[in-house]
Amino acid sequence: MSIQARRERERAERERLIITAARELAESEGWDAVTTRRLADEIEYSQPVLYSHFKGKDAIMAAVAVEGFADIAAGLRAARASAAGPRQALTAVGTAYAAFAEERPALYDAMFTRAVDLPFASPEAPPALREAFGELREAVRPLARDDDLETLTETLWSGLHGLVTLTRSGRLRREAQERRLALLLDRFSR
Amino acid sequence: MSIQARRERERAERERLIITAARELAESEGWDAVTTRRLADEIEYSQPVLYSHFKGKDAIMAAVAVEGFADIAAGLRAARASAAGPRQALTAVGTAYAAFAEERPALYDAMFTRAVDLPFASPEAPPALREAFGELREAVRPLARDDDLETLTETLWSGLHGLVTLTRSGRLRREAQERRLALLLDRFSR
DNA sequence: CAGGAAGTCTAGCGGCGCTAGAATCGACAC
DNA sequence: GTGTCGATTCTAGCGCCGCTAGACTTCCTG
Repeated sequence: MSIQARRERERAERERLIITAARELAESEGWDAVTTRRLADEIEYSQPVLYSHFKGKDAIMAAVAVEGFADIAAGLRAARASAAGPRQALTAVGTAYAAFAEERPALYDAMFTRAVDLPFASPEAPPALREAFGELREAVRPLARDDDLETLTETLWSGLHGLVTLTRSGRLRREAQERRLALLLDRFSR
Repeated sequence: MSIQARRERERAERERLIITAARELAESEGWDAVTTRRLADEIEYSQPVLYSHFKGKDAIMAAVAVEGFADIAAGLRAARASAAGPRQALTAVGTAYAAFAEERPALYDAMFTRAVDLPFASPEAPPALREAFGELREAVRPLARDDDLETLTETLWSGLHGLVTLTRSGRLRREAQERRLALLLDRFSR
């Protein structure tokens, strides 16, 4: 049984190696540079090995995205925890969200604009994703008044997502991003 | 001089043919189906002809996007014109925006999530795009109060864009889209 | 130490965006 | 009418992509 255990352990390590290599390559050169050949080279195995771990390139991106959900959840939790009051919490969480998107654009893309074969608005969604959304929801809760909390949170999320994607693709004036963020959060704080 | 005129006319017609074929193919089968080979087949010319009109596939998508700007601008203008008061105008314009994205997803993608080699937030942006944004701005103007109009409009746009993209990629509960839209517009109407 | 399953690799398929150079077309001079 | 020559269009192919069949190697097991 021990031999099989070692094999499974090594296999799991290699799977992490693949995910890490994909994430690093995407973050340093963009997702277009993440090809199966390049990735195989990076992990020092041949291409077909990738397919023994993942169904295809999309599944690798999805795995990277799941890692990202944990990262952003941690960031949002820290931001909310360090805030003094409800309005400060919303500001902190919104700012942290925008900062995450700004600092880790490739990861953000995998999570929110590319990989689509992941369940989202459902109980089967990755726990880390549910937790990240939960942080947003808890930040919104004290300011929700009589609006439906879930819907209001989704709407705020949309606003944040729109801000970061349109800005990063050069469709909005970058220099006004802070003011837009402040404006958006203000509209959800009353 | 007349022969050359005819040639230029025919050339312009063929260029329109390419753009139309690309748009129709994208709308019916998605942008992944729009390959240069398929497009060449569709217009009954060989592949290199495409490159005598456009620098590459991205430029074709950009041309399709520019057509889309005119479409959405017309839609937003009609919506705003038919509204009774300022708040109704904002609702009408926001609803028209979401409807456009819903009904013409491929076109919307080309305009707002894919082709990036177009100038946006600048005087060199395509006139139709500036007009579309202008419609949003005029709908926002009466409700702007002391906020900077341009920035507020960009923020509303972000909200709309986030709503439609997250919903269409399955990241938000589709059945709550109307309520989210109402909520967003409400937050910009006070 | 032989047999065989598990694991990995080599090689290749069909398709992509794009382009060099051959072939064809068509307006003009004679 | 016909030959010339520039403009136009096509054929063919490059290097890359995601993905996979089947050969080969490795290593546990009896």
